Parts: sequence; C-alpha cells; structure tokens
Amino acid sequence: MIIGGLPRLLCSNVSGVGDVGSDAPDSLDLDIRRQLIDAATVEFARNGFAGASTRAIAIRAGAHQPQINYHFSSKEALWRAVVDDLFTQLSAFLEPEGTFDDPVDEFRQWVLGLVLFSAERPELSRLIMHEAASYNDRMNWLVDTFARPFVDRRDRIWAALKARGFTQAIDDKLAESTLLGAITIPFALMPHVERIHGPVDFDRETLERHAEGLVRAFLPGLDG
Amino acid sequence: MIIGGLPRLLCSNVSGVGDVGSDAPDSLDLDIRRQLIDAATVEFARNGFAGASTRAIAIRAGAHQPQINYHFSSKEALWRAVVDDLFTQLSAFLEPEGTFDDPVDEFRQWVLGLVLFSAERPELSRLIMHEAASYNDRMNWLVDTFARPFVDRRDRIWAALKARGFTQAIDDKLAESTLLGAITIPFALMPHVERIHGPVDFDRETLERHAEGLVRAFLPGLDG
DNA sequence: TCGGGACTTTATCAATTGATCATTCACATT
DNA sequence: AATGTGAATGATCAATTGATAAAGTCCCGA
Repeated sequence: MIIGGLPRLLCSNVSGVGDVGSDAPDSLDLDIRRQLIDAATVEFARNGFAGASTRAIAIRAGAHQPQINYHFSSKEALWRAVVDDLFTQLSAFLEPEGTFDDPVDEFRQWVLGLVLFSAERPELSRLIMHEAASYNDRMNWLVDTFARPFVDRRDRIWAALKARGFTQAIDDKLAESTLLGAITIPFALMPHVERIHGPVDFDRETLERHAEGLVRAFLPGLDG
Repeated sequence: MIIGGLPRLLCSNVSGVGDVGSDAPDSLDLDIRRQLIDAATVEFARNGFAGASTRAIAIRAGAHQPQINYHFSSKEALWRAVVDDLFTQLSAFLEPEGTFDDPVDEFRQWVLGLVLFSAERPELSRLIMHEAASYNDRMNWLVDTFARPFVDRRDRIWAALKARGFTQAIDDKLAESTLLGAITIPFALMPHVERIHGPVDFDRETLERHAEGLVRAFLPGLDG
C-alpha cells in the first residue's frame, strides 16, 4: 500500500477550482477527501468517467453524494484529483535516483519503475485506457498537465539507445506506445490474467526478472 | 475497408435474443442494421458501453433512437452485435492459411495478422480496453463467446516456442497479455500517437517490418 | 382497391444522472 | 450559554438515459 502517507496538500492545485476554499483545510476533514479520492480511483478505473456515478463513489467512500460537490467542485474535478494523486505516486516510482552515465541503466530503471508501479497501482493505466480511445478534453488535460515529462524522458532515453544501435527494430512512431503497452497492459488486465491463471501475487524478485526480460526484448543490442 | 461484404446472417445468432424476428430479414432493411452497427462500433470504442448513448449512435447512423430497440432488442444486444462483427473481421486476419511445420512461422503469421488487424480496426482493442478493466458480464461474454479460441491458439504457439527455448524471459503468466499489449496498444492509442507525431499512415511494408521487430523482440532465440 | 405486415416516426415513460438548496449538526471561541 | 463557522444531511432540481407505446408510412399480394 502506497496510499497511506500522502501529503495532504497533494491535490490542492487541482481540486480547488476556485470556489471551494482549498487554502486552509487544516483539520481532519481531509480524511473524507482522501476516502473520496480512493473510492473514485476504484470507480473511475473500473467503469470510466461516464460509467462511474457520483453516488457509487460516495457509497464506496462511506459518504453522501453531495459531499463530492462540496469537497470537490464537480465530478470532473474529482476525476482530476484522482489523476493528480495517481501521477504523484507514479513519480515516486520513476524518480531517477541518480544520474546515469549509461542510457541502458536509465532505461532499465525506467522499465522496472513502471513495472513496479503498474503492479501496485494498475488504476492509472486503466483510467487512461478509458480516456485514450478518443480525443477527449480530460485526456488532453492529463497529457498536458502530467504525462508530458514522462513521455519526454522516455523519448530521450529511447533516442539515446537507438543512437547506439541498441533498440529493437520496431517502428519509431510506435515504439513508445509499444513499450507502454507491453509494460502496463498485463497489470491493467490483471482481472483476466487471474481469470485464466488463477490468483497471482508477484513478489519483487519476479517483477524484477520480468522487467529485465522486457528490457532485453526491446534492447536486443545488449547481447550482441 | 473490410466492412463491405459481410454476410447478412452475421449477427443473427446474437442480436435476435428471441423477441424480434431475426429469421427472415430478407430485403434491404439490413442496411440500417449495418449502419447502426458501424455507428455503434465508433461510439462504443470511443466512449465505452456506459458512455455511448443510443441517441448518439442513432444520429451517427442517420436513424432514430427507437430503431435500435426495434432492430436489436436492446443496447446490450447491439453491443454484442458489434463485438460479433469485429471478431468476424479479426478471424479473417488470423485465419491460418495453411499448416505450419515451424511454430516460429505460425507465431510470425499470428503477430502480423494481429498487427494488420489492429491497424485497420483498432476499435476492437479499444472496446475491450473499456470492458477489461474489471470483472464484467459483457467482458465475460466476450471472452467465453469469442476470445477463447484466439487465446488458446496464442497459448499453444507460445508454449511450443518456449519448449524450444526461443521465447523471451518474461513472466509466463504475463507473457500473453504482454504480447497483446505490445501489439495492439499503439493502434488503440493512435489518436495520441498522432497527436505527438502528426498524422501517420502505415503502409503494408512498414507494418510488416514492425511486426517482424515485435517477433524478434519476443523471440530472442531466433538470433542465437 | 383493399388488407396486412414490416418498418419508421413521434411522443412519452420511469429511472438515473450530476448538481444545488435549505436545514441541521458539530464544535470551537468568546 | 451564546454564537459563528465548516461540514453533513436530506430533499429536490433539470437533464439525460434506455426503453416502450402508439400512430403513421410504405409496399406487396390478393
């Protein structure tokens, strides 16, 4: 569980669109905000934005439906708070812990970070899957607000690897989403993986081995 | 366009749940059924089942909303007809054109088929993405009714390749969905690929090269 | 020309949706 | 104890949803 100790000002720049005073929520009222975000994360990831009802979210959070509009200004603002929350957690997994001399090392760390995050929080992938199937205001906001830095870093690493002749010969324009699909989709579709293979529980070591396999799949130049 | 010459009895086993007489639609009334299916394919792929409204589908098809319940018995039956239609098209791409002595050849043909299909009809992947994020009656029906044979064949090919030591060292239980993600996601997320790289148009040769790159990514044993 | 079935069109239904309001509650400060 | 403020609660709004009913249209065979 990563959810526990999140900073309470985490979503302050996003949830308060201007109406609800978000500048001084000091007491434990943030508790209900957190519970609403957690419940909304589940509902949005499962059913998409349109499919998730504010009443279902409220019930899951043990709250009343109008509290969503009270603590957040709208369903859409709640959705943005959820995305904000998930991306904050993602950064913790992808943050470079040092400088990298070798782009292969950086790539390796990037893949592993994304694998570990996807295993623990598949909700972000699922949430994006729902929105990314079409042009969409929410998706555009997500990309512009959060995804760009990640995409840019991924592109930079990939370009460096390609320049050294390490990369697999998949189409350039498709390389990045191919990576993303290969890494995140298994965890996003985990309900059906488990439906086939029974309940699974990947330990750290297994995930590290899996990540290394992915690295070698996309960097055949490593062996030669 | 593959849509054109589909047999008119294509969805007869699915759309007519028992009420609307589906046994003798002989004249050109099937035209509106086809237009409804096409429109529904777009809407469902974009917005998911809950997010797509029957009125939006009808408008896109140039029809009236009650015609959906007349020609199909319900929104859900229309959704199933769409899936039926898409899987029929998929089979045309994946059908083995002969027997394969070498599992590598069969794998190569399978990957290429799925790449070509995903490029031409990304709607199926998008539609599945919407449903597969959770346990779901619709998804279960889709798997039980259509996906099983495809999954089984993929598993069989992969197992044969693994037995020969060709496969990449990614986790077994994740291998299949990793494959699926790597192959289909780029096309499912094409709107955003194009948002980054500008409009793209892949010719057959490019797709074949891309597919071969994917094959080599997952079968590093080919080189050694 | 008439009758009847297939299909279309218009109107409308109950249910659910996100959102808003007025009231009430909890609680701290004076 | 009085008061004021932030939050919770219940009622309710208009809009949209999938579905149905009923009237209308078309066309073919008798």
